[in-house]
Parts: sequence; structure tokens; C-alpha cells
Amino acid sequence: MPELPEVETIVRSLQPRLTGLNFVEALVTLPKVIRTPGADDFKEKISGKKIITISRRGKYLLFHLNEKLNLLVHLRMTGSLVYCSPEEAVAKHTHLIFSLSNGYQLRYTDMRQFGRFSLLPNQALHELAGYKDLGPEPLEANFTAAYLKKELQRRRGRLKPLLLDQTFIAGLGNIYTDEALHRAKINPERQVSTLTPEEATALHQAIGEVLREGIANRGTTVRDFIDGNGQPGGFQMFLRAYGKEGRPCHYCGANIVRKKIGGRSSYFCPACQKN
DNA sequence: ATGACGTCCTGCCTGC
DNA sequence: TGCAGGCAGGACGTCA
Repeated sequence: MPELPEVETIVRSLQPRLTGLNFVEALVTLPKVIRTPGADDFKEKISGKKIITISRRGKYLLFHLNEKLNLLVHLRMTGSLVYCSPEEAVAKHTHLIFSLSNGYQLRYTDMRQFGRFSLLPNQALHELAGYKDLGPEPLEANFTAAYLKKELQRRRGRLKPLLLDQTFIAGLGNIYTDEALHRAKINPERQVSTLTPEEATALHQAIGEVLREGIANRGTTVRDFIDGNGQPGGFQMFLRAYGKEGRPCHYCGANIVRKKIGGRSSYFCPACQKN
């Protein structure tokens, strides 16, 4: 599931391949993946547009095109965007194929069909539900420990669901949230209001660490994730909590447990991360 | 306003 | 062995 480090990895792998190329044509075989405008409009409007650059915001990929247009992509759970030769066999669950001006293709494959594409002018982008209310980027300088402390004070409820809330922090998903909480030694069910300043500082530190290490290792491939060249990531080798049910804790050796919190599987050490 | 829950979707895993 | 059913999960809509 592409979270911030995986999306960043995709951006970095596609950027040198796609910058300066034009979209020639879009072949849409599953129209519902086009969120806005309609699939027909989408195909017509994207044809001939030039890719100026590619960036990331939270878990969104953003293709900046000429004529002030943006192609916004959210890969959700199982989506992938791969740059390849038109001669390569088309993978199962491929729903969208862009032909590029150098003869290559950019293909969108998504087993669960949850991913979505939007083609929007600059202004409409910042009015789009889900995008407009994104919280701060956790690797940007303005996401400080002091900021996190202050924001935690005005929120209620359990910590983990809050960290997954994209309007609170943009880009964290289930994997990196569990890893950050484990490193900070904070229980995912802790009531937000009970966090001490020291814990908030530790959490801030841990979030930065796991995201930076995730990016340095080109993302986490538990099952599906591949980058823009079709290559898996490497951070799964370094996971300490996520998916480690029954395995010894990196810090104390106690068995990692799994528990549903807010409808999501959460992995944590019951000894290090006491509630 | 806020939190909880259902929805989308397919492949994999479990249990009979 | 084969099949049915449950589970996984990000974001968003709906409901309380």
C-alpha cells in the first residue's frame, strides 16, 4: 500500500523518465478510475499535454502539465504506475495506459480498483475533496515537535486513528504509523490528550525517522508495491512492528501482538508500548 | 462537529 | 481436493 515513502519512491523513479515528454493518448479500460472529469473528457484533455515535473503531496502523485493542468493520482491500496515499453506484456488488472511521445507507455495497474485519477486546473486542484484539507507534510521543516504537541492538545480520541487521519498529517498509513509508535514506545490506543510533552517529542522524532528510512530504502513491499520501474522496495527488511505478530520485539524481546483499532490491524509491543 | 461504520474490490487464507 | 466465507484496507459518504 503506497504511503508517503512509496509515493516518494514512485515520483523519484518516474521523474527522470517522464519529465519533458508529452502524453499522446490515454487508453481507459476501467472508466471509474477517472474521478474527474468524465473518462471521455479526460482522454481528450490529456492528449498532447506536456509533463513539466512530477511531485508528491501526502500519498498523492502530482503530474504538473502545461496549460496549468495537473494530473492527480491516488494509488490507494494496490495501484501501481509503471513506465515501460509498449512491447511488454500488459499485466492483469491494467486499467489505464498512457502512450508517451517517446513511444513508451505509462501503465496503471490496480488489482482492487481503488485508485483514482483526476485531471484538474490549478485552482480546482485546491478545491478538491480529500486534497484541499491535507495536513502538513511530516518531512517538511514546518512540521516541528512543537507543532505536533500543539495540535495533539486540541484533538481527542485514540492516537492511532488520528495519525491515520490525512487532515492531521499527510502521508502516514498503517505501516509507518505502527513503526513510528513502536519506536516512540507509545501504545496506539493511548488517548491523545494524555500524551506527555516528552512522548510527543519522541513521536515526532520517530515519524521522521521511519519515513526517512523508508524513502532511503525505496519504500516497503509487503505484497504489491513496485516503483515506476517495476522494482520492489527494501524497507520491509527493517520493519519492527508491522506484520510481526508473535515475533520478538526489537527492544525487549516480548512478542509483538496484533489488535484491531479503529477497524485497522495494529501491531505493537505490549511491554514497550503499555497503555 | 465528531466519531463510528459501511462501501468499494480481488486474492489469499482458513476451515470444513 | 475443492469450495465458501472471511479478511485485508485508504478514503469518503452516511449515520448517529
